[in-house]
Amino acid sequence: MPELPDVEIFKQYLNATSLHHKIEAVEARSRDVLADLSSAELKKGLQGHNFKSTCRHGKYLFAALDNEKWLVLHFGMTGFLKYFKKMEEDSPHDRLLISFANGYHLAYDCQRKLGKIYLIEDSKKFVKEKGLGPDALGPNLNFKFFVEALGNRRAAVKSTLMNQKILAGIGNIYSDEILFQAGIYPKTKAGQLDKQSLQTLFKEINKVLSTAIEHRADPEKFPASYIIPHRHSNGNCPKCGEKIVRLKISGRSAYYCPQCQSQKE
DNA sequence: CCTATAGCCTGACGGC
DNA sequence: TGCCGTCAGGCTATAG
Repeated sequence: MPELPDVEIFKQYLNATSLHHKIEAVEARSRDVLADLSSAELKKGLQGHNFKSTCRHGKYLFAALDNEKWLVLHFGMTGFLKYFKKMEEDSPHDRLLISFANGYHLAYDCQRKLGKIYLIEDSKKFVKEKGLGPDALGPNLNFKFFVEALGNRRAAVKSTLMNQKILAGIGNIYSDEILFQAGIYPKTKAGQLDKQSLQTLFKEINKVLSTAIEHRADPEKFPASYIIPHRHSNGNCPKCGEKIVRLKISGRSAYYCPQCQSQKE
Protein backbone atom coordinates (compact mmCIF):
# COMPACT_ATOMS: atom_id res chain seq x y z
CA MET A 1 0.00 0.00 0.00
CA PRO A 2 2.19 2.70 1.22
CA GLU A 3 3.46 5.08 -1.40
CA LEU A 4 2.89 8.82 -1.30
CA PRO A 5 -0.88 8.77 -2.00
CA ASP A 6 -1.49 6.02 0.55
CA VAL A 7 0.49 7.81 3.24
CA GLU A 8 -1.37 11.03 2.45
CA ILE A 9 -4.62 9.18 3.12
CA PHE A 10 -3.18 7.76 6.37
CA LYS A 11 -2.36 11.33 7.35
CA GLN A 12 -5.92 12.47 6.70
CA TYR A 13 -7.15 9.44 8.63
CA LEU A 14 -4.99 10.25 11.63
CA ASN A 15 -6.15 13.88 11.50
CA ALA A 16 -9.80 12.83 11.41
CA THR A 17 -9.51 10.36 14.28
CA SER A 18 -6.59 10.85 16.60
CA LEU A 19 -5.74 14.51 17.19
CA HIS A 20 -6.06 16.12 20.64
CA HIS A 21 -6.96 12.97 22.52
CA LYS A 22 -4.88 12.19 25.57
CA ILE A 23 -2.75 9.09 25.10
CA GLU A 24 -3.31 6.82 28.07
CA ALA A 25 -1.50 3.65 27.09
CA VAL A 26 1.12 2.57 24.57
CA GLU A 27 2.02 -0.95 23.58
CA ALA A 28 5.03 -1.49 21.33
CA ARG A 29 4.82 -5.14 20.43
CA SER A 30 7.68 -5.63 18.03
CA ARG A 31 11.25 -4.59 18.42
CA ASP A 32 11.73 -4.98 14.66
CA VAL A 33 9.72 -1.89 13.81
CA LEU A 34 11.35 0.36 16.39
CA ALA A 35 14.13 2.29 14.70
CA ASP A 36 16.67 3.24 17.34
CA LEU A 37 14.62 3.49 20.46
CA SER A 38 13.35 1.06 23.06
CA SER A 39 9.70 0.41 23.69
CA ALA A 40 10.15 2.10 27.07
CA GLU A 41 11.45 5.27 25.41
CA LEU A 42 8.58 5.28 22.94
CA LYS A 43 6.09 4.82 25.74
CA LYS A 44 7.66 7.61 27.74
CA GLY A 45 7.51 9.97 24.77
CA LEU A 46 3.83 9.31 24.04
CA GLN A 47 2.05 8.54 27.30
CA GLY A 48 0.13 11.43 28.81
CA HIS A 49 0.54 13.51 25.66
CA ASN A 50 -1.52 14.06 22.55
CA PHE A 51 -1.08 14.58 18.82
CA LYS A 52 -1.35 18.19 17.72
CA SER A 53 -0.93 18.00 13.96
CA THR A 54 0.57 15.97 11.15
CA CYS A 55 2.60 16.35 8.01
CA ARG A 56 4.13 14.09 5.40
CA HIS A 57 7.31 13.93 3.39
CA GLY A 58 7.45 11.27 0.72
CA LYS A 59 6.38 8.02 2.36
CA TYR A 60 7.00 9.23 5.92
CA LEU A 61 4.18 10.41 8.17
CA PHE A 62 5.04 12.85 10.97
CA ALA A 63 2.74 13.38 13.94
CA ALA A 64 3.61 16.33 16.17
CA LEU A 65 3.12 15.82 19.91
CA ASP A 66 2.44 18.43 22.57
CA ASN A 67 5.86 17.76 24.09
CA GLU A 68 7.69 19.08 21.02
CA LYS A 69 8.56 15.61 19.81
CA TRP A 70 7.41 13.89 16.65
CA LEU A 71 6.23 10.36 16.14
CA VAL A 72 7.40 9.31 12.69
CA LEU A 73 5.83 6.38 10.90
CA HIS A 74 7.10 4.58 7.87
CA PHE A 75 4.90 1.81 6.53
CA GLY A 76 7.24 -0.53 4.68
CA MET A 77 5.39 -2.74 2.21
CA THR A 78 2.36 -3.69 4.28
CA GLY A 79 1.73 -1.03 6.91
CA PHE A 80 -1.44 0.96 7.58
CA LEU A 81 -3.37 2.67 10.39
CA LYS A 82 -6.50 1.48 12.12
CA TYR A 83 -8.69 3.40 14.57
CA PHE A 84 -11.20 1.37 16.53
CA LYS A 85 -12.97 1.01 19.84
CA LYS A 86 -13.48 -2.69 20.45
CA MET A 87 -10.38 -4.69 21.23
CA GLU A 88 -11.74 -7.57 19.13
CA GLU A 89 -10.52 -5.54 16.17
CA ASP A 90 -6.97 -5.59 17.45
CA SER A 91 -5.03 -7.94 15.14
CA PRO A 92 -1.82 -9.93 15.57
CA HIS A 93 -0.14 -7.58 13.10
CA ASP A 94 -0.82 -4.49 15.15
CA ARG A 95 2.77 -3.73 16.10
CA LEU A 96 1.99 -0.53 17.97
CA LEU A 97 -1.21 0.15 19.88
CA ILE A 98 -1.98 3.63 21.16
CA SER A 99 -4.96 3.88 23.48
CA PHE A 100 -6.68 7.22 24.03
CA ALA A 101 -8.62 8.56 26.99
CA ASN A 102 -11.81 8.50 24.88
CA GLY A 103 -11.70 4.70 24.80
CA TYR A 104 -10.52 4.40 21.22
CA HIS A 105 -7.30 2.90 19.91
CA LEU A 106 -4.99 3.73 17.06
CA ALA A 107 -3.05 0.73 15.74
CA TYR A 108 -0.04 0.67 13.45
CA ASP A 109 -0.52 -2.58 11.58
CA CYS A 110 2.55 -3.88 9.78
CA GLN A 111 2.43 -7.51 8.80
CA ARG A 112 5.89 -7.90 7.33
CA LYS A 113 7.59 -5.62 9.83
CA LEU A 114 9.47 -3.77 7.12
CA GLY A 115 8.18 -0.46 8.42
CA LYS A 116 9.85 1.68 11.07
CA ILE A 117 8.77 3.88 13.95
CA TYR A 118 10.84 6.82 15.14
CA LEU A 119 10.56 9.40 17.89
CA ILE A 120 12.42 12.54 16.93
CA GLU A 121 12.91 16.19 17.85
CA ASP A 122 13.35 17.81 14.48
CA SER A 123 11.49 16.79 11.32
CA LYS A 124 13.59 18.93 8.95
CA LYS A 125 16.74 17.37 10.33
CA PHE A 126 15.23 13.90 9.96
CA VAL A 127 14.48 14.46 6.26
CA LYS A 128 17.98 15.76 5.75
CA GLU A 129 19.66 12.87 7.54
CA LYS A 130 17.66 10.36 5.53
CA GLY A 131 18.86 12.14 2.42
CA LEU A 132 15.34 12.41 1.02
CA GLY A 133 14.77 14.47 -2.09
CA PRO A 134 11.91 16.96 -2.30
CA ASP A 135 8.42 15.55 -1.87
CA ALA A 136 7.04 14.50 -5.24
CA LEU A 137 3.96 16.67 -4.63
CA GLY A 138 5.69 19.38 -2.65
CA PRO A 139 6.10 23.07 -3.44
CA ASN A 140 9.88 22.82 -3.77
CA LEU A 141 9.64 20.82 -6.93
CA ASN A 142 10.00 22.62 -10.22
CA PHE A 143 10.81 21.52 -13.74
CA LYS A 144 14.34 22.94 -13.71
CA PHE A 145 15.25 20.96 -10.60
CA PHE A 146 13.66 17.86 -12.11
CA VAL A 147 15.69 18.09 -15.32
CA GLU A 148 18.92 18.58 -13.39
CA ALA A 149 18.12 15.71 -11.03
CA LEU A 150 17.55 13.27 -13.89
CA GLY A 151 20.35 14.79 -15.90
CA ASN A 152 23.10 12.26 -16.40
CA ARG A 153 21.47 9.26 -14.80
CA ARG A 154 22.26 5.98 -16.48
CA ALA A 155 19.70 3.99 -14.51
CA ALA A 156 16.28 3.07 -15.88
CA VAL A 157 13.82 5.93 -15.55
CA LYS A 158 11.62 3.68 -13.40
CA SER A 159 14.43 3.18 -10.88
CA THR A 160 15.18 6.89 -10.94
CA LEU A 161 11.57 7.77 -10.16
CA MET A 162 11.69 5.33 -7.26
CA ASN A 163 14.94 6.72 -5.89
CA GLN A 164 13.89 8.51 -2.69
CA LYS A 165 17.04 10.59 -2.68
CA ILE A 166 15.99 12.24 -5.94
CA LEU A 167 12.25 12.53 -5.37
CA ALA A 168 10.46 11.32 -2.26
CA GLY A 169 7.21 9.39 -2.41
CA ILE A 170 7.07 7.35 -5.60
CA GLY A 171 7.26 3.56 -5.34
CA ASN A 172 6.88 0.53 -7.55
CA ILE A 173 3.16 0.82 -8.30
CA TYR A 174 2.89 4.53 -8.95
CA SER A 175 6.09 4.64 -10.99
CA ASP A 176 4.40 2.18 -13.35
CA GLU A 177 1.29 4.36 -13.53
CA ILE A 178 3.26 7.55 -14.13
CA LEU A 179 5.28 5.97 -16.93
CA PHE A 180 2.16 4.47 -18.48
CA GLN A 181 0.34 7.81 -18.49
CA ALA A 182 3.45 9.47 -19.91
CA GLY A 183 3.83 6.79 -22.58
CA ILE A 184 7.45 6.08 -21.60
CA TYR A 185 9.15 2.68 -21.73
CA PRO A 186 10.25 1.96 -18.13
CA LYS A 187 13.75 0.78 -19.03
CA THR A 188 14.65 3.98 -20.86
CA LYS A 189 17.74 5.52 -19.27
CA ALA A 190 16.67 8.63 -17.38
CA GLY A 191 19.46 10.70 -18.90
CA GLN A 192 18.36 9.81 -22.42
CA LEU A 193 14.89 11.30 -22.18
CA ASP A 194 14.33 14.21 -24.54
CA LYS A 195 12.89 17.51 -23.39
CA GLN A 196 9.39 16.61 -24.52
CA SER A 197 9.38 13.32 -22.57
CA LEU A 198 10.77 15.06 -19.49
CA GLN A 199 7.99 17.60 -19.65
CA THR A 200 5.31 14.95 -20.00
CA LEU A 201 6.86 12.91 -17.21
CA PHE A 202 7.05 15.90 -14.87
CA LYS A 203 3.41 16.74 -15.51
CA GLU A 204 2.24 13.14 -15.03
CA ILE A 205 4.00 12.76 -11.67
CA ASN A 206 1.84 15.53 -10.30
CA LYS A 207 -1.29 14.46 -12.12
CA VAL A 208 -1.16 10.77 -11.22
CA LEU A 209 -0.33 11.34 -7.55
CA SER A 210 -3.00 14.00 -7.04
CA THR A 211 -5.58 11.95 -8.90
CA ALA A 212 -4.80 8.96 -6.69
CA ILE A 213 -5.25 11.08 -3.57
CA GLU A 214 -8.55 12.48 -4.88
CA HIS A 215 -9.73 8.89 -5.14
CA ARG A 216 -8.50 8.04 -1.67
CA ALA A 217 -5.68 5.90 -3.09
CA ASP A 218 -8.28 3.25 -3.88
CA PRO A 219 -7.55 1.59 -7.24
CA GLU A 220 -11.19 0.58 -7.63
CA LYS A 221 -12.09 4.25 -7.91
CA PHE A 222 -9.30 5.21 -10.31
CA PRO A 223 -10.06 6.55 -13.82
CA ALA A 224 -10.70 3.87 -16.43
CA SER A 225 -7.48 4.83 -18.24
CA TYR A 226 -5.31 3.77 -15.30
CA ILE A 227 -3.09 0.72 -15.57
CA ILE A 228 -2.92 -0.04 -11.83
CA PRO A 229 -6.11 -2.16 -11.72
CA HIS A 230 -4.79 -4.17 -14.69
CA ARG A 231 -1.28 -4.47 -13.34
CA HIS A 232 -0.97 -8.26 -13.12
CA SER A 233 -0.33 -11.21 -15.40
CA ASN A 234 -3.32 -11.61 -17.75
CA GLY A 235 -3.96 -7.87 -17.58
CA ASN A 236 -4.82 -5.92 -20.70
CA CYS A 237 -4.00 -2.31 -21.47
CA PRO A 238 -6.97 -0.06 -20.59
CA LYS A 239 -6.11 2.19 -23.54
CA CYS A 240 -5.41 -0.18 -26.43
CA GLY A 241 -6.28 -3.66 -25.19
CA GLU A 242 -2.79 -5.04 -25.73
CA LYS A 243 -1.54 -7.64 -23.28
CA ILE A 244 0.40 -6.08 -20.42
CA VAL A 245 4.00 -7.23 -20.08
CA ARG A 246 6.07 -7.76 -16.95
CA LEU A 247 9.75 -6.83 -16.74
CA LYS A 248 12.33 -7.05 -13.99
CA ILE A 249 14.07 -3.75 -13.34
CA SER A 250 16.58 -3.60 -10.51
CA GLY A 251 14.88 -6.49 -8.79
CA ARG A 252 11.38 -5.00 -8.95
CA SER A 253 8.52 -5.97 -11.23
CA ALA A 254 7.54 -3.40 -13.82
CA TYR A 255 4.30 -3.75 -15.76
CA TYR A 256 3.84 -1.83 -18.99
CA CYS A 257 2.03 -1.79 -22.32
CA PRO A 258 4.40 -2.47 -25.23
CA GLN A 259 2.02 -0.66 -27.55
CA CYS A 260 1.52 2.56 -25.58
CA GLN A 261 5.03 2.69 -24.08
CA SER A 262 7.14 1.78 -27.07
CA GLN A 263 10.87 1.56 -26.80
CA LYS A 264 12.65 4.36 -28.65
CA GLU A 265 15.84 3.69 -30.58
C1' DC B 1 29.69 9.62 -7.30
C1' DC B 2 26.48 6.10 -9.32
C1' DT B 3 23.98 1.63 -9.91
C1' DA B 4 22.58 -3.02 -8.88
C1' DT B 5 22.08 -6.68 -5.55
C1' DA B 6 21.22 -9.30 -1.21
C1' DG B 7 19.00 -9.23 3.03
C1' DC B 8 15.50 -8.00 6.22
C1' DC B 9 10.29 -10.15 7.60
C1' DT B 10 5.76 -12.58 6.93
C1' DG B 11 2.28 -14.73 4.25
C1' DA B 12 -0.18 -16.13 -0.08
C1' DC B 13 -0.14 -18.72 -4.08
C1' DG B 14 0.92 -22.23 -7.66
C1' DG B 15 3.17 -26.54 -9.13
C1' DC B 16 4.63 -31.13 -8.02
C1' DT C 1 -1.60 -32.67 2.44
C1' DG C 2 3.24 -31.13 2.41
C1' DC C 3 7.02 -28.94 0.46
C1' DC C 4 9.21 -25.75 -2.57
C1' DG C 5 9.93 -21.71 -5.11
C1' DT C 6 8.25 -17.19 -6.23
C1' DC C 7 6.23 -13.04 -5.35
C1' DA C 8 4.81 -8.97 -2.67
C1' DG C 9 3.06 -0.99 -3.22
C1' DG C 10 10.30 -0.63 0.92
C1' DC C 11 14.76 0.44 2.87
C1' DT C 12 19.55 -0.38 3.95
C1' DA C 13 24.29 -1.88 3.61
C1' DT C 14 27.47 -3.43 0.47
C1' DA C 15 30.00 -4.48 -3.80
C1' DG C 16 31.36 -3.28 -8.34
